[in-house]
Amino acid sequence: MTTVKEVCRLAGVSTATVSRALKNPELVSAKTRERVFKAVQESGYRPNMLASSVKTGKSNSLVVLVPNLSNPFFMRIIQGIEQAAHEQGYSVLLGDTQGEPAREHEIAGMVLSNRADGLIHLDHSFPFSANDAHLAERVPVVSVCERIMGDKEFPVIELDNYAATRSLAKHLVNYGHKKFGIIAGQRDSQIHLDRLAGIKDVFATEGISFNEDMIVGGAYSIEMGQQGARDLMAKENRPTAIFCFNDDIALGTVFELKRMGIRIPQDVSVVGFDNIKVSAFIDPPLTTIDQPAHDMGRRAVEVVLQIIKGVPLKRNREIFPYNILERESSGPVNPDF
Amino acid sequence: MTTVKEVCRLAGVSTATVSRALKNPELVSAKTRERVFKAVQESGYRPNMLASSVKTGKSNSLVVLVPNLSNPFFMRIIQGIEQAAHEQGYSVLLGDTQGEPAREHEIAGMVLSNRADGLIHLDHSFPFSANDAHLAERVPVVSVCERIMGDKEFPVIELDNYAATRSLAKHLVNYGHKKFGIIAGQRDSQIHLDRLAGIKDVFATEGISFNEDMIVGGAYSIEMGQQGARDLMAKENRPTAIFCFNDDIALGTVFELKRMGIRIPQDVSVVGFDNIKVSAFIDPPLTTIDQPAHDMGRRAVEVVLQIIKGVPLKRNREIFPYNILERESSGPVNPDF
DNA sequence: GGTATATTTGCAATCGATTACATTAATAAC
DNA sequence: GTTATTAATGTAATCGATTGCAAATATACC
Repeated sequence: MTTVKEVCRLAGVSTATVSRALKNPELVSAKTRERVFKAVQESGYRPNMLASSVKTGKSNSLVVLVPNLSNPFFMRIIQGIEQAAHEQGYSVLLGDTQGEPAREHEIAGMVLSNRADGLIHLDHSFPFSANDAHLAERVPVVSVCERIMGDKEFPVIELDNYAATRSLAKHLVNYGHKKFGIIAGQRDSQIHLDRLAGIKDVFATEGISFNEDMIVGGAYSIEMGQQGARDLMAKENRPTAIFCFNDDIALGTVFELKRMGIRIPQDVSVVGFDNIKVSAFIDPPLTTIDQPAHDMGRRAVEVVLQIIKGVPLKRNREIFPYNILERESSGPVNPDF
Repeated sequence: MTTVKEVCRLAGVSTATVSRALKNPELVSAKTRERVFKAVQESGYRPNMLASSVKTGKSNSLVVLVPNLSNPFFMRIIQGIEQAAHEQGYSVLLGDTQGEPAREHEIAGMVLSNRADGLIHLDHSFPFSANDAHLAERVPVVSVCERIMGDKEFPVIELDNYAATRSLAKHLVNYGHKKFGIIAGQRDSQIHLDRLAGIKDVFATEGISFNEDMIVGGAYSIEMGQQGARDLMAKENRPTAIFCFNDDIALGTVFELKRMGIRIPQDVSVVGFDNIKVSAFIDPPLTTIDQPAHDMGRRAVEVVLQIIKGVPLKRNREIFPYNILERESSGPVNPDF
């Protein structure tokens, strides 16, 4: 590995000059600058980022904590994160927790061990171990699309989940639906509560009774969508419209309903949440809420970098606008169903 | 930030002892070891990974270079990579190139600048800039599911693409199909050629003439699938069976054909490649080739770690077995179509 | 008990950068 | 031409660890 010394030798200057020529070229005369560049070129020198990080105390990396990489929605966020991070000269460390707290603590620990300068959290769990909890204060953290549970309020980039489900609910109510089912993802998160609140709110003003019994599910997966569809259709008072709390669930629901011979939307309307890519290409295309995932990922980078740099945040919560996409999986109620 | 000095102070020992107590506990007496642990506990000390990396020359990170994060197939590989890496104490840096060579060079450069110890490449392009090409020799690289073009032969973990398309072709020929279309992804890659070879081979033995004209497409995307379907159906001699070179393309093809009123598989059979999750849940479920993406990702980590550690590889190419999934998007030829 | 050997510990060099401070060279001012 | 400023460079300390070597301590052996 060629080090700065080799460049020094070739250019006939000190390490200080080499370092300056590369990081603060304006501090070095044009003549020697050129000499250094040539020496760098010849020797194929690459500064050791780690060494420089030790000295400067900045790793120029961010770590992204994902509950489950196989959810395509997260990929859109991560893509935005990766892009923005790169533009700012940061690299992205990836950590898939698979829902395991131990794994989560390790990943969050990357910031504590100087491997990363900040953490972007795509889940709602408190990412530090009990031991490290007091250290969390010093760690730049921002969560995206989820709100971190716990005493400390971390900055968050989120969707207006409440308003989004309100508009979905209104959309379905306008079509005449009165009997609803909900297939939820993880039920202990804030976004679950927010989404539920939006639905309940519309029901209240429309005089539709809400019943805990109409909620099934408990994980954001296609299989849960299938299971949920079966569970809802087995009820004596089966719904004519189903809220799926993400598009993966909706995919499973649509698939399973069709398999049961139930037509969408003629018999049952199905709506999703997130707008993953395939949602537009299934049969029927899914009515869903479009989250600006890419932009939210980008914004998360800006915010966490702001925290890292010590710039005070204007606000701790940033609410991004949703967009309801009325596609063909929802339609007028079928009174004969 | 608490450093080792603070622990020294609390435990009343030297930095050497602290370092040893943490990395090589057996070199330290039980008594002082406990004292050090207690001091670590009290102070909330976390060793600075970067500092240790500078000294040891190992960053304990791998960088993954992905052409496009939004392709769900890559996520399965990455998930395998992430898991295996974590088990080995490595962390994963993510780089999305978006097909830009400049970006690719930067990402590959992470290994040259000691940010990562090795590179896992999910694309077929040569990842180094012309300038760095000679440095590539020193960089542990392995490619997964693609073979890197260029003079140097990098180790590769790949599917038996040739045999896989052979079996797809046989599957369709057995159903009586004689008129085929192919919607390709990137055409300049080795896997494209391998897959094509498999198809051509079956055609040759079955007496089916092959025609470059039956190949359309040029990118692995849903939209390309739609476009390809339209292109193929506009031909005077339109096919009754379509090979899509990945599942994203197949999704678009299925969607578009159905929109054109063409029934699958009654009128046209469609087969994909990769077996992404949703392939099983679209209508009709997709006949496709299952790649053990997760395992291939895992294996890639093992191989690149072997290179890093200087253990000679038994073989430079590892071919993983495919699995043909005959689902409902393929069926007997319709002579009246 | 005395010597040989093994176990623990500490000192100080080192990894490859960055940077405060000092020094030298160049330019400006009069 | 001399002095005051500014620009360019170098020396050496530093970041926070790891580790070779030596010193100190403990254990084994006769």
